Amino acid sequence: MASSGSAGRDVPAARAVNDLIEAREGATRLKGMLQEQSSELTELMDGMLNKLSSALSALDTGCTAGASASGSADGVIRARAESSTGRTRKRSFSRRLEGFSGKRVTDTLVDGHIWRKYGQKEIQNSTHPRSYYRCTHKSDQGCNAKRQAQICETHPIKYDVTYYGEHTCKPPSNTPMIIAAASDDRAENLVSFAPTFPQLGQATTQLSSSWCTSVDDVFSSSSDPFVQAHELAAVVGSAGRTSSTVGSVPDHSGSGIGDMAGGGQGGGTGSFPSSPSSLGFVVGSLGSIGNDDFFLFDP
DNA sequence: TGTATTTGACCGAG
DNA sequence: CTCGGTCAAATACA
Repeated sequence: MASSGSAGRDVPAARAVNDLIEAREGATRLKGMLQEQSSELTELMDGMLNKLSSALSALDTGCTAGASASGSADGVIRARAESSTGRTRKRSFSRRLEGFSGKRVTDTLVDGHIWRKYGQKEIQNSTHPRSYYRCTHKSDQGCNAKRQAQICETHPIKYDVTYYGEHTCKPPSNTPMIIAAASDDRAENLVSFAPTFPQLGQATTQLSSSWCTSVDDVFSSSSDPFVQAHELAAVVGSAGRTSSTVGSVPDHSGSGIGDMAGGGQGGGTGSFPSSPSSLGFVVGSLGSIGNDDFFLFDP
């Protein structure tokens, strides 16, 4: 496949895919809002989401690059192979990524989810390597979300990020409640770590470093969205601890481009706790993020 | 010492 | 046969 390069592609079909992706994201949010009100509506939304997903898959197979969403047979359990170095290994993976769920060109790899890098590969006809990430909760919650990140060919300061699968991971049950108000035009998108669980004490402080609102919203906002993302990361990561790969980048010759996580490993801005048991992330139902948006952490 | 990242090998699809 | 996605040992780091 002629990999990557969504930025260089602007065929109508590609735009249709983007529209569909946006439509699906909106539907997903809507579903979340409706969930508490009516199971019937939720089912309806599920149906819509399925349709959108299949439409995306169909379109994607034919027109978007690097996003093969063919749901080919997977789960091929292989016996073991022995390498020349004497290593033995088991094979159990699907050859093709399935569940294409979006593609973005972003300034940052921080997207509110916690990813673990599991591979990097030089790609044919591409100057930059592609990095492979899976959700950090794959092991403990079986979350199958994945993403591929690659430095954009046309804009080396940006990344082509392709998402596969849906996050099925959930925040831990003892996480504090996050309140996202998206209705008012003033102080909209206010996120508050309410003192719902005073007993959490220190945990709350720690969690505040690991929570992030959906950067989907940030990405889709109109003006200079990435500054917002950085600011968000700065606030959210203020109590940063061990890092995960949230901000890791396709490493090409150690140029450090995009090393916005505050220096690879080692926490700081954009860093999140790595222990699956110690954190969760919450995708807030934020609307567009405006200049006066802010996040209030209420201990 | 535990966890995340790196990196070369493996292997299936095309 | 080539390409690209994944595995898993080795390595780095806090």
